Amino acid sequence: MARKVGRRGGNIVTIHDVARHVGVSPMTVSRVINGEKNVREETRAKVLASVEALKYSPNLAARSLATQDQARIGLMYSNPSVAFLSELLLGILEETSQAGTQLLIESCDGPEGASVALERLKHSGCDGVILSPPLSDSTRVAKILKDMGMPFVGVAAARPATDICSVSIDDFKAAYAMTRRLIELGHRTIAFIKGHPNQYASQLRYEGFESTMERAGLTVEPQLVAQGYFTYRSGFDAAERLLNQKNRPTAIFASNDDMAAGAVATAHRLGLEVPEQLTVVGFDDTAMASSVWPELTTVRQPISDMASMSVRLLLDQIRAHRAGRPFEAVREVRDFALIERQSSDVALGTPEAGEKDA
Amino acid sequence: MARKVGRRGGNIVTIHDVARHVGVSPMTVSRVINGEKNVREETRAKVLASVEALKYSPNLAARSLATQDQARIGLMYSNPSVAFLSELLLGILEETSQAGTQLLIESCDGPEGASVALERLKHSGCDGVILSPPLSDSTRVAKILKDMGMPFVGVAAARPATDICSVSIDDFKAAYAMTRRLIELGHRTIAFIKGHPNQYASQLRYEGFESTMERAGLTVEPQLVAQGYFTYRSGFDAAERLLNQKNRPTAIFASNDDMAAGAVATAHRLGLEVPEQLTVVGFDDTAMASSVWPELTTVRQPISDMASMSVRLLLDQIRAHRAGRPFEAVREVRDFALIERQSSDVALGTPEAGEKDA
DNA sequence: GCTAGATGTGGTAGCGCTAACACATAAAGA
DNA sequence: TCTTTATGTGTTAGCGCTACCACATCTAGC
Repeated sequence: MARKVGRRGGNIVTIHDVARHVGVSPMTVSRVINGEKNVREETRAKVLASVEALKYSPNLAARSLATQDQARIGLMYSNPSVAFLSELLLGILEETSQAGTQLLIESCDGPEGASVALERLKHSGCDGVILSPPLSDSTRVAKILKDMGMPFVGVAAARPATDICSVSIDDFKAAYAMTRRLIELGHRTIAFIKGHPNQYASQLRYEGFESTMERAGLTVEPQLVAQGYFTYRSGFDAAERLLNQKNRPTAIFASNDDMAAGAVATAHRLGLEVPEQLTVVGFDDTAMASSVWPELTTVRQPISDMASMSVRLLLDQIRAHRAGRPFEAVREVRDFALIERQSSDVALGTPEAGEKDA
Repeated sequence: MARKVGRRGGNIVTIHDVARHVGVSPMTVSRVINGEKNVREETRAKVLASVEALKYSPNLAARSLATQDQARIGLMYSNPSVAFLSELLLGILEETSQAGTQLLIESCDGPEGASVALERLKHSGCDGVILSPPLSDSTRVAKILKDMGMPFVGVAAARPATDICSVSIDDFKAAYAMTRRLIELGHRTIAFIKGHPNQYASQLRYEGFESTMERAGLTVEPQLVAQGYFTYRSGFDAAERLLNQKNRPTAIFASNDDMAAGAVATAHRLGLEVPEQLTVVGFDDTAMASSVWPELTTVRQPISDMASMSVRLLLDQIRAHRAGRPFEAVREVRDFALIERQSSDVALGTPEAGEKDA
């Protein structure tokens, strides 16, 4: 009774305080806060005004307890691309902190680590899982989760199965757009560094590149396509092969930023200026892209946006799951963006190429 | 009543279930779970066994509600070093998810952005703040927080004020250790790239370097010390200056990994092999260190460890603050580690240097 | 007029947990 | 012996919120 004072920094305004202030019942305040209809417009306005005046902010713990829809969601990641993970986390947190959802993190490194991690998550009372790439493309992991009856959403999956929830960008279209931009800049001899062959994204990005080239009437010479593994080192090595041949490309399109950065390093080593003598572009827009010099032109995935979206999707799914309602898989596709920085320029010998994009 | 079934995926084991199963009161179970003493060892064991058997896991919302010590803590970051932020987040989350604490994130970019961000945090009912660098070294921000009466902890502050809570490593000692290692490897002409002059860490790292050199009887030539700004580009440029002079160094110690990576790039451009012809080492052990090639030898800060520690410290402080108890500032200093990767080697012309460290 | 519904509002109970007390029993001190 | 103190356990109440039902009103429709 007397201990009501001094909690939350003296900020212990409850729904009852608001109710008393307005002269309605707590229940009505609750309704307004939760945006239910069946409240007179006039009452709603008064309550809202009071909420503002008293700086009331709902107690999430109490709400979770009462609604019983508290959820714990797990994030499973395996590829420790820190930059990606970081942005993912930011997006997830933004959403979970609003929803009062608890977040559990599990990394699973080994090939069979997924089932262990999943077991651990389940044991911690986890209600749903977010899969970051490349897990989001794993049919094996998807199957385990399904068998467990655990709701899940895949983020940034390259080729999400139709029957699972996912949020992603269109890798094909993105590669298409980037390639087209390179052609616009006057490049004709464009080399490509593929990503890790185990990941669908690699394939899609390559297909996007190939298809654009063909559509533009340009041939994709086999010796201008190198296999990479998404690592800096592999980009470094691939670029060496690409640049040490007779018909040297004027541009290199790497399937991710790390490889692009590696390619830039190789170019410098060989005495080529970027972008003056060679254009190098990447994919993902991770921290790497803007920390090296010259900063990389790349394709930006709206990672944090995708992350919040996937949390929302997952929570919906969990609610449906609890209520015994069926939930139809949603495949959200977000927009990517071309980010032009300093590593790209018009092709050598092109007097004046269009600077505007279409 | 009937709706007790089917929640939390059928996993709605409460403290009462455990109590019934053991044959004690719920209160006793609660005591065991919270590790209170005054429980007979025998009872404790039985309860623990039941918890395990029933796979009970406490409902955090209920606990927060009952204890009234639910807390919202804010993380303020300004320098968007994504890799650092990411690891920080991981550490913070590990702790907050266990404590049922809610996390709010605020970035403050502008110079005066801090007060705006703080205002926003306060308005969201935030009970305490974690300051990541360089905010953790800002006396201005510290003052605002103090005036607000808001508990806070600084992470990775280089020179934490004695009257504020902080968790950090000893930048001086770390730079000392790294320099000593370079000397052990036979290097005598060692160049240093300083960090941003606005940050205390820069100064301490330099002092650590300088003092070790002097103690080893080596002189620190002014032309072998270059000013950097913690960016890749600044490391790139600084290295160019350092390497293009008569007494070329055999090793470069950069104050962070980004600058070290920039220095490696410059070396390659000048046709120098790393580490064969030049040793380059960094500081921080961010993702950059292990993604470039060769991978960087660097000093590792246990960021995620520091982060969890700071959350614990902050929560203690918040509790004290609420209870009206005074709280004496704690300055935690964690251990760093020297990580030797491929970018460092024995100095040129050193036939065989000791491989063991002391 | 009088039953059906809408529509707005209040009362009650309880989500799962733990302070705070009460009350045993055991050990230590006078 | 009778306190005093420690130790182990149970009882009660309530954290802040919302589900659920009850009860008013107010419309329609016959």
